[in-house]
Amino acid sequence: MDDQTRLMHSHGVGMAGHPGLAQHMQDGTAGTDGEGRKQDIGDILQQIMTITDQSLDEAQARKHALNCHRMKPALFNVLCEIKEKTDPAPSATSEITRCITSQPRAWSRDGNLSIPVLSIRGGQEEEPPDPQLMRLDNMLLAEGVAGPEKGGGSAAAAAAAAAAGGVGADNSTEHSDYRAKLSQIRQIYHTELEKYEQACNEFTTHVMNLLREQSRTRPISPKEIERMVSIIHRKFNSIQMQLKQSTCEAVMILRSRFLDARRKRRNFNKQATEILNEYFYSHLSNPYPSEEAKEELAKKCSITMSQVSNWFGNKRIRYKKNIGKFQEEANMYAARTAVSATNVSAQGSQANSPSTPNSAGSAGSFNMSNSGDLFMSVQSLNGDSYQGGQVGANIQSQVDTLRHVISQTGGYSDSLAASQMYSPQGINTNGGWQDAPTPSSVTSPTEGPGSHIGRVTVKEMQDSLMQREKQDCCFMLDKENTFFYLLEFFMTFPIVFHHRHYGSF
DNA sequence: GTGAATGATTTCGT
DNA sequence: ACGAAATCATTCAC
Repeated sequence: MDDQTRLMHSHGVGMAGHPGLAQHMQDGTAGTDGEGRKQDIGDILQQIMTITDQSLDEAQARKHALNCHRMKPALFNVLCEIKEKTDPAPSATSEITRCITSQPRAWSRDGNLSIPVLSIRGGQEEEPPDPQLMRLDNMLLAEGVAGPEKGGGSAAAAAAAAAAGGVGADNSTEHSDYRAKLSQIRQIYHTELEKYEQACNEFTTHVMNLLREQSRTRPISPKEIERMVSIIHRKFNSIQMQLKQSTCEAVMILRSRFLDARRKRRNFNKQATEILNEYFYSHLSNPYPSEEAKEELAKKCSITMSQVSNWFGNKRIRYKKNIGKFQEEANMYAARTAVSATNVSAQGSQANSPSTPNSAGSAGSFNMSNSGDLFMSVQSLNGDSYQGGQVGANIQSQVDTLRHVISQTGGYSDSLAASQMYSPQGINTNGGWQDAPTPSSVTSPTEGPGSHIGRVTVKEMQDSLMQREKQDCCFMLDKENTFFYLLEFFMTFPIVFHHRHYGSF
């Protein structure tokens, strides 16, 4: 027997006619005048109908009067009976019904209902999972807004930052900013969520109280209460959904602002650019750093390997597109490389020790395997035991560098030959870089007679350099140094190198 | 405010 | 997967 049935029976509903009213009539509490009783009921109904037109105090007083009215139980029974006929017994399967029926209360004699405070969660558990809500929840969880606070936001920020590819030290401050903002969002989200839940609870309680109050004058079934509560929950859920939606949007905006690599693009620092340029121009014939070289460059420049790859990708294409624009830069780095290489030479010849190859490198020089390889190349060359490979590639780079400088100084009498060699430097007719030439290819018989390296005299070089410097060339070094370094370098390495093949200088 | 420079991304080919 | 080319989006110098 459900509540309503119990309710009805407790009031004697179910008897023929209007038993409740009849009972009152029989026990003498309803008076003896039939017309008078009808008038009483009519009065009560009229008062109920007009109660909303009255002021609050007046209505309260009127309600109290009605509740105490001698005919009120009879009227209530009539209403119960009518309700039973119009409203079928509610299902007892829902959470709320179970909640109500499990409580030790029933309709009291005077029609008062003891209504429990329904939990919001209880109501929500019955809701089918909304895919959109689940998506929002998952996202908030993933972004560290929802879920456990500790580590959530920072972990998400770190993961997002890692995905975006960081830029060393700058990232830490940006990430802390990101975390701070995310934390703010999280705080706002939780505050609002709490507010909504509290408001929902309060409103549900309020409605319950209203229903309870109303239940004194009219029968209210658990189904009605359930419906009312579910309406409230639906409304608050939609508000909660909006909150989650806006929170997700805020996180997305924050994320794009802080973690979108394009948005937060920062120029590399000068030192990093110089290191990359030095490598590029010293490997102009094959500006494709190996994985190891990329790794080392990345380390030296405090950037990621991807950034190194990006930089070389950009550099290659931009260099190729407009070689003229990069000539001065190429000259500068070529000169630098030449200088550092000369230092290697000087130190190497002073020490005369092949076991100390990598002691070279003036300030700002690229201090990777380059100089060492170069030194070793010389040793090999001097020993007539050159074996190509990496060593060859590196000395080729130095040769390329020097050639480039010389070509810019106008040191070649044959402009065609010069252009073949350096304009564009290392770029084949297909517009791509030729494969890294081995030393033998540089000095191969096919190139041999056309190569003017062997025919450039010291005098010509001197004249060219002087002339070039008079034209305010871009060499960073002073005249004497530039000249003598280049001269020494040229005489020490390439001449030996070429002498081996051509036999004369 | 504007244009060049530049780092990152996307698209496409190999 | 890597690189070329095009493009985007930002920074920087003027």
